[in-house]
Amino acid sequence: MARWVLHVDLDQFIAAVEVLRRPELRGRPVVVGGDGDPTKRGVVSTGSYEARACGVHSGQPLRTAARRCPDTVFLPVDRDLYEDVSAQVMATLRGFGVVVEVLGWDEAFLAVDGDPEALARQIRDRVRAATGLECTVGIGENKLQAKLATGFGKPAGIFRLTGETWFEVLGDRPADALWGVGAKTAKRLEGLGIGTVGELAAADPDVLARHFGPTIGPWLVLLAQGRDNSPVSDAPHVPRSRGRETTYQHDLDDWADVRREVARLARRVAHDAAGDGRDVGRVIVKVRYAPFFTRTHGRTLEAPATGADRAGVDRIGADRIVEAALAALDGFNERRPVRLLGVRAEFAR
DNA sequence: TCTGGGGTCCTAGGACCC
DNA sequence: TCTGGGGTCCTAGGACCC
Repeated sequence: MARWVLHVDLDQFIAAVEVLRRPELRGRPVVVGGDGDPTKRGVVSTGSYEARACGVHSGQPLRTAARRCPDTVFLPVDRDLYEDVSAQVMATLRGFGVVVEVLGWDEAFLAVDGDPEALARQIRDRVRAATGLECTVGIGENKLQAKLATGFGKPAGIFRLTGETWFEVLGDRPADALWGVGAKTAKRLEGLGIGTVGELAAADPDVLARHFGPTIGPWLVLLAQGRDNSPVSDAPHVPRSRGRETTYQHDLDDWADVRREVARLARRVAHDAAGDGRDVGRVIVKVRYAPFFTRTHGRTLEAPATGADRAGVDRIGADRIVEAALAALDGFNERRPVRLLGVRAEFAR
């Protein structure tokens, strides 16, 4: 077992990649999100630090960002480009000959020995040399500590957080500073008189189990204590599901349109699943109605289907996936305007 | 702040079986 | 007959993360 975990996190990754190919944007507020049109429905994927300085943040509606920061350059999301650059970054990290666990486009854990600060500096240098991008490195005795350390090192820094310094750094912070505690859980904890990381660390696991369930309750306490024994793993990620969803610029009022769109999404999902070489066991349809509440209904296939349009004695797999999606759609009774439709395929086995 | 799109994991409740 | 308790599976929803 390696002594240290490093968490490498690219700084403003998506915005930085866009600035790399348009150097004239350096130093300007840049927001990447949706199709790049801030008058449409969509949210900020990433804003440059200049955009953040005027109150723009990830997840914010593009409209709001445009209002907050009128001279912002808005750009559409270009997933293929980010995937390519991400692959370069991860290859650079693997070049250190250590176990690398990828955590999305712009983050990875590394299990390392030796002088972690020295290694962190080398990582920053090599990532910069290979890609022109800046990153921050968090150092910890486990993944949780390393992940939280990164937040204190941003931008382009290095920060070490250990069991020894954990409470000094985090004890008085709100519980949602933890990785895995969001606004909802923080609010519920507040109701139990638990506001800070320190208070959560001192809480009774049995009491939390009663409120949050037998797994999450006790886990929350360990989280607040900075304890985590999950290994850094480079085992290839095996996807559990594959989905497609769309928010419509104008709500769909006509259920015939809804059916047609669900069939279209299901066909895309079937195609994606076939591309992954996976069999589909269950299909789930998601409907978000205009007042922004979401419902899901699913259908389990009688036998797993491939999404491939291959001829056979049986019906073609893609048709069965589409049919399952339409059957799941029949589970929705409310016929009010629809804002978003999604179809997700869960893989068999 | 009129709130994307891609995922993962956990929980609660009902069905069903012995 | 008017009614237990436990285990397991399935489904919908919730919460979180990038």
